[in-house]
Amino acid sequence: MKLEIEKTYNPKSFEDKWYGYWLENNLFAPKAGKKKETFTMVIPPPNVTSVLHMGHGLNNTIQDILARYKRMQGYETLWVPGTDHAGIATQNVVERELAKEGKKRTDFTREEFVDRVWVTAKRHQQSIISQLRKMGCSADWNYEAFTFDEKRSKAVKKVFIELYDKGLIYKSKYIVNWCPRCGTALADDEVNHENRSGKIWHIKYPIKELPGEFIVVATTRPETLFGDTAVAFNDTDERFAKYRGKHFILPFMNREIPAIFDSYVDPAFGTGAVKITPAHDPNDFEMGLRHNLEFINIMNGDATMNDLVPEKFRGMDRTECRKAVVAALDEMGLLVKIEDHQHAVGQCYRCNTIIEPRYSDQWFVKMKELAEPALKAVADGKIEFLPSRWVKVYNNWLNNIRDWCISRQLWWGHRIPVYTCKSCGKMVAAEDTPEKCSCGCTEMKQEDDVLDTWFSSWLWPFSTLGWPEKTNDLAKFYPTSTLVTAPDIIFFWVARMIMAGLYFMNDVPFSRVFFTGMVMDLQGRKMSKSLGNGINPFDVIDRHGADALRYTMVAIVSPNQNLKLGFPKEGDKESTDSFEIGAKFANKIWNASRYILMNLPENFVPGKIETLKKDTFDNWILGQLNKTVKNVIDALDNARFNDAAKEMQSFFWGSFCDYYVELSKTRMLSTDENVKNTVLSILIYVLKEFLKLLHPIMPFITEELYQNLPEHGLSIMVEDYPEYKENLDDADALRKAQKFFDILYLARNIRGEMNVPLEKKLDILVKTADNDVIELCAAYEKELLTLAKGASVKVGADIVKPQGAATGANEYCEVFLPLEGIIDVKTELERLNKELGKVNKDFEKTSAKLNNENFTAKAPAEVIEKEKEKLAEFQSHLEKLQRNIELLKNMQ
RNA sequence: GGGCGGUUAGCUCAGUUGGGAGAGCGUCUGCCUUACAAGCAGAAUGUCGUCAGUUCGAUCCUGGCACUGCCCACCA
Repeated sequence: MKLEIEKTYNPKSFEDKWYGYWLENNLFAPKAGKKKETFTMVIPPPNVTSVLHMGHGLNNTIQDILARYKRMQGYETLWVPGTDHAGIATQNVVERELAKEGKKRTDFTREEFVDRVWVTAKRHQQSIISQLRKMGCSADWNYEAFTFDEKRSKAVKKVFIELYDKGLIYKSKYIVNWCPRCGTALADDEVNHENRSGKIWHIKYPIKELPGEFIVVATTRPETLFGDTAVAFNDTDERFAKYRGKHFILPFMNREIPAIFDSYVDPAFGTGAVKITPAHDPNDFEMGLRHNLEFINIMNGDATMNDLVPEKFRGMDRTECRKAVVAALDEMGLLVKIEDHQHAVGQCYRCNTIIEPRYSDQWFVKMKELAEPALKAVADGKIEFLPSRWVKVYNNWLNNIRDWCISRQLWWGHRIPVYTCKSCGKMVAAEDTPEKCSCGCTEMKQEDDVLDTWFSSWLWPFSTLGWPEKTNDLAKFYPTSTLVTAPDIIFFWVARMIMAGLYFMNDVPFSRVFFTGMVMDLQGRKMSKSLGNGINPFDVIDRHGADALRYTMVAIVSPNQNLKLGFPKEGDKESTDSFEIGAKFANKIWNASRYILMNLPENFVPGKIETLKKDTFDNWILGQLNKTVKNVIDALDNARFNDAAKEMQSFFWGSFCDYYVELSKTRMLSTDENVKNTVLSILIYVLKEFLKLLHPIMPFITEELYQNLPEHGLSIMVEDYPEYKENLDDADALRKAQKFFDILYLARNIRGEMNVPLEKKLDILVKTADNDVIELCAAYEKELLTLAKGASVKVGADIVKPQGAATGANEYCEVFLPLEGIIDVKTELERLNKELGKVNKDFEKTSAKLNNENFTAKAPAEVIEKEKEKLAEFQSHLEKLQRNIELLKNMQ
């Protein structure tokens, strides 16, 4: 055969080529296969805020592995790709871009700004898509979707209108998490709480009814006092009972505010007296509702002080104002003391700005009704979580669910489809602007706010398949099969998709969720821009290829563990390159394949495996391959990707290359054409089966090599995935091959430990009564000589150890290598004694166990039997070592 | 404050019905044995966090403790 493959593994020379080939042949499109079932996944749509990071690398690799695996197994497979418009995040990116040009959002009209965001979004969308392709993702691009494209917008409107009309969406004044930098409300779970050290200020408020007396309140936020409308005490706190019905004079404002009594107040905390600011604190808000207090908003949207505060504080930022208020209080003699204090501060998950609770008009979805079926679906096993421990997290959230704030004061996103009549104020939800209101008025104004980005993502599993149209795709591919995602969006996305699926489709959106670990740096820190510890997957592809990237991540990943990765920056030679694992494996596969292809005669036609006259090693390698197939399938079916990767590597490298290929070198020199033909046929067969097995993990190199094999088809992608066949297991061959490798090991061990140079060929004497060994040494003399660098082989029960020979022994044989002149009796004795010590330890442990009456009386018979066998093996091994030690001692 | 993980070789981690401690990387020794030096052969290395319990027997099961990471949570 003409050798078409390059001498060195160079992924750049073929990866893009094969991706193009797959596209040209439309191999990613769903096709009916032999299984008659579908396998569907929807991609967790990456945000169009930037390029992909390592987390996407992992997540999409796993999805692609599943897609390719299921496709080869004959499932009609669809993987839907797409991207997310990511409301706040994308708007922020564009605002930062504008800031560099010295501009801000409000310099533009809403339409102009949105157009500008579209440009950025498209640009990122394009690069995300090309990156997914670079990684080898076999998603069907005909299905590509965007959470803000026309079809998805239609779905969003339809869902909003339905929920609105059923009363599940409502508008209300509420205290929400407000990001002053982004200028919008956030949902509860978009706020990160972080412990910070702060202060508690103790402040005196004069008591109106008791001139000259004060109440001391403790607060972490003195700047909010302008909005205070009460001072609260615990209703059982006798210290303050005397203030019932009394009033306090709010400093600066000279406003009279009442004393209220509420069980919420902890008498042991602070001074036991709490200033209540219902418009600037969620707890105070609740108390405000309970006690009918006034809600006074003292800040603007950007957290500067508004006109409701005294003039000297107006326009100040809240932190600046805090200092000014404290200083003024101090001057007025109202500041009692300042204490240090640790407390959790809410921050915007997008820009880390400290959240300002804000009393405002917002839209909400009632969640209780949606949550119950979602809890049930998981409890009933209609959806399986892997690892299952995430079920608890999911349940806990749904059991304590609060209404979902879905309005955002942004420009980029789905605008809320609610229209208000200018004359009668009636509101309607509609797909398009209604021509006129029921009152006859023709002026209808749409809401300014847009929807939370997750309000479009939660529909993803069915909106991508064409809903609300009744499409064939929907009928065929919904519900989808597996969702692969990171656990940090279990609430944002996973739980909500389950709720939406059950509500709008009457069925779960997927039957299995696989939660991957998070990608960390080698020190176990999250990869982040600010730490600069991120790894760009495309730098890895550039250096090692996509296959190496994919293999490495999968080999390292573990269902219960985050994965730690390191990759040196340009010019850095010290740091660990985790991806060498994959690069080395790819290189090994490349070279082994090259060796096999190099040895193929022109137009070689491999014989059929079933009809070949196979020897022990042929049957052994076929058995090992078969076992590997079984284990890999089992691992992939249970999302144990690391096991699958390791299984394949240990087979290919440890069994196939280290033994079968090495043995083949001798056998291929055989003068018997049948032997040579058989070896080549089996090499080709095993390689091809292995490439198919590996293809889901390393799609490019497997295709490249496959295309160079004799009798290859259109693509390895459309080959059948290997299947386990019980009749290929061959216990006899396994036992014999293992014995041959044992002898080989004993001989190599001596040479290695004695540092015998390669060119020095030694006689190999094998003393044994074992028939397998005797037979093997005769049949594979040449192989043994080649692999153990021997000059001759003698085998039998009556072999006598020559003077000055080194010894190796196991439970059924002794190997002697004559090393006259090289061997030193003392070192040889030390070596054997060390070995003896090890075996003796095992022997004594086992023997003690068998001498323990409790053990023999209570342990199962088969365990006792196994221990007895072990004991016999140890004993036999021991005796051989002892005998040889005696012989050596006599020489001294 | 609640919940969930982790603790095994220098490093990163496997170890699923409790019965002779593993891999990869790194280290040491010897080899450019013509597929592969991104390689080959050989070697060294572990009170399996700690204390107790269950058991004939615990890295594995139960409980306590220590350290560590993450998630949730309105204590001013």
